[in-house]
Amino acid sequence: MKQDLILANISKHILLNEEEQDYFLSLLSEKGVKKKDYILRHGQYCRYINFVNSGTLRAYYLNDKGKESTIMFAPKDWWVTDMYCFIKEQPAMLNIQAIEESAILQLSKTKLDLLYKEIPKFERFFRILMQNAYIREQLRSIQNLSHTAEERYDKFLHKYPSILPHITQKQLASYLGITPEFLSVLRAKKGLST
Amino acid sequence: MKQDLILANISKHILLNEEEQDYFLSLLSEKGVKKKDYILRHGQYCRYINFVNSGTLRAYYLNDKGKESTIMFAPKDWWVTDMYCFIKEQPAMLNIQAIEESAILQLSKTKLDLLYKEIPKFERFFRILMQNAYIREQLRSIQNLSHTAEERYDKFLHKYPSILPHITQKQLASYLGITPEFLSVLRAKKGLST
DNA sequence: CGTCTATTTGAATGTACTCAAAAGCGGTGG
DNA sequence: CCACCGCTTTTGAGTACATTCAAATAGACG
Repeated sequence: MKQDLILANISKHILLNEEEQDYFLSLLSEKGVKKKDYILRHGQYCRYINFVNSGTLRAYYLNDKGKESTIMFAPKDWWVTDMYCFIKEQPAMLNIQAIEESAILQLSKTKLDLLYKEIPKFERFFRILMQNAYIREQLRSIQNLSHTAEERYDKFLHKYPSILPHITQKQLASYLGITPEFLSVLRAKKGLST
Repeated sequence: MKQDLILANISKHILLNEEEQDYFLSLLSEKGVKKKDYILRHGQYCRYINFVNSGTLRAYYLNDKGKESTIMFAPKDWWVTDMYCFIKEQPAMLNIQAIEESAILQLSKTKLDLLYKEIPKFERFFRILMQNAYIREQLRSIQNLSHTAEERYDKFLHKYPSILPHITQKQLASYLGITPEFLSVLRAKKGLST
């Protein structure tokens, strides 16, 4: 079933009876996204938090000089949104784009607020989700502050091997905070030593 | 009263009746921390989440080469812990040190779990806390990835002016991810142009 | 007052960037 | 099915931003 993945995702942290499951599912809307299509663009209002049912998306920031910085890759079974703008109901900072043919389940802010009210257990679920997201980002800050580009590259390969086949080197470089040219040099260096 | 600050902090997001307030307060333990004392050291178990009642603390990571990276400054009215290790019940990655005479209120993991059970509204409170922490860290990642040291310095001055009087330049440099020597150069440069 | 640490300054160095050009690769249309 | 186009990746030369190391000065604290 199309909703199996998201129900399994939720059941990692809270238990829902059948009625609660049905109610939750009734709040979601399904959306297919073609490769290169955007589900959010800088400046738009960010109305949804998105669960990735299949495919992979990428969230990135574009600074005033036109430089892209990848904030996160969102493969199958991940949640993705521009959290700041979703919560504060501000125009989006980020762009979120499918980097492969994908399918997502969308939950609007309005319906999420309703969900919190009707099934308070979801406060717990999203508390844990936010907590994990916070921890991830903090670990990333530590990486960025205390390691060189080469070390960050090595750690990425080790930590997220399954994402590699889905992304280009340019995208990876923008996640690591280096230029594609320099990533290419790093890769060449690795190749020689093995 | 000593608990006014934390109750006000909580009431920003959830409402508690008097009984709930008392129960919550009964779970906390108070602790005075002298300047330079640690409330957590790398490798110890991190049993508490800490609310800063007065003073300022600093959480930092020490890498294998002995380089310090400041993860966060925690002034009055902030919450601070090594979230990863607190949640996963692992030895701590971070060191947390008072950079001035401080006082904190500590809530242990065990008692927090009890609190969630007894007053589920706290799931909401910590959901919002985690959400804000996540957003802050994500904004920081964006800063680090897409701006130069000089720009990061400027933004810090603008965003956290009230913390400046409490910290040394060495500590600020380690937050920005640059050496103290280079921060000194940046400051000299600013001084000339104004 | 003396000691210890923080900050400043400068020279030499290194890491990563910019710009440019060539090579590789993937998708699309004829 | 192949040829072409556009984008990604590689390579290299020159450059810029930030570091390391060292030494002098300034500040904080007992």
